[in-house]
Amino acid sequence: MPSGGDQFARALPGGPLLHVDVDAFFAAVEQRDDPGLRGIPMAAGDVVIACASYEAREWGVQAGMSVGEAVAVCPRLRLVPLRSDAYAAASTALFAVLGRFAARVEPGSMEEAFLDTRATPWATVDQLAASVQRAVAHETGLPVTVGAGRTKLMAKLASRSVKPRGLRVIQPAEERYLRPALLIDELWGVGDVTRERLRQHNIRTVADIAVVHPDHLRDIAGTQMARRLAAIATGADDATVRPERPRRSYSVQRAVPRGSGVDVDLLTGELAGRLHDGGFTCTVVSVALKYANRLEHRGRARLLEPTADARRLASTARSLLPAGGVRVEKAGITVTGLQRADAAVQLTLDTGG
DNA sequence: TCTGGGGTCCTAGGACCC
DNA sequence: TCTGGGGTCCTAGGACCC
Repeated sequence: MPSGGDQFARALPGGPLLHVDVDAFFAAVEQRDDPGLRGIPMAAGDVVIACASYEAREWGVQAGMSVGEAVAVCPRLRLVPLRSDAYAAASTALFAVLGRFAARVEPGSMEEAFLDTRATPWATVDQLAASVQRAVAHETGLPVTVGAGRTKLMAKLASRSVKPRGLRVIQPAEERYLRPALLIDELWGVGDVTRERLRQHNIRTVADIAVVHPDHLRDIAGTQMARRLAAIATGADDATVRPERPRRSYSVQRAVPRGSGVDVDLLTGELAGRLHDGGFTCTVVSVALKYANRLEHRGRARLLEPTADARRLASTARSLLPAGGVRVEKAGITVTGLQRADAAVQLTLDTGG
């Protein structure tokens, strides 16, 4: 039975959206699996910090920092190597729990999701959010923050504001005064480039967007972005939870050690493994090189037939590499045009009667 | 000061067709 | 033969996200 403070029951028959986000995901998995890592500043990463525990964040350790930099600001930092398989397993466990609380779950990444709770019996949104939080903690051992709101933006704003281990519901009444006051910087989906373009036209808040002519907004930010911004300004932004979309690509990217060349076999071997594990073949191979002088080289080739064969990928990738010269700092290979591996036989010509 | 790696979607322009 | 209009597909690169 809805309490007096919960307006969703009357305001929105469909119920609110939930945004569920694991706190410091990689670090949380490591701390869960090794009690010795709990309560101390630690981080998962190799050359750079991929994810820092909240204890380490208090010292100023952030994702993306080089390990040297991180140790400089936090000498007691414990560093552990990345364990991709463990994170993938934790992600699977997380989504198994979330699936029980929602008719539809839209993954944002391996550690976060939007939940459509329409068909979920609940008393109040707070109680539902708390149930999700408890279930994830009990069944996966991972700390999550849950935000709820009328749209994805509101749910995400809610969770972002109370991390870690937080729970916040933005009720429709609160949204009405909160929304126009939002700064452009706070908008999910608006990055540096768009923010700067808007700033040059003195647009700094959602309320500022609302008074700009649509044509002008389109000139500033482009068609799709303008549409999205206008929707945010009127409160008509995305409130639809879409189930998982099919994968479009796999990619690998590696720094190339000084004095060595691009290890094409290593990169394509990894891609072939992932294609195989995912049950995919691909039809397009792309190569991207970053040189020490900041220039880039890109190449792309379409395969005659879908493949997941490491040698075929390697020879294609090699044909896209330019002849030597400037030192390569980073090399990446991406495969796209994914098809289900078992669908390949369908390409056989139907010559029958 | 853009550290590193893995993704998605959008856009602009060219090729090609009617 | 030239001009105009419209549509689709593909590619390269940009913007954004975690």
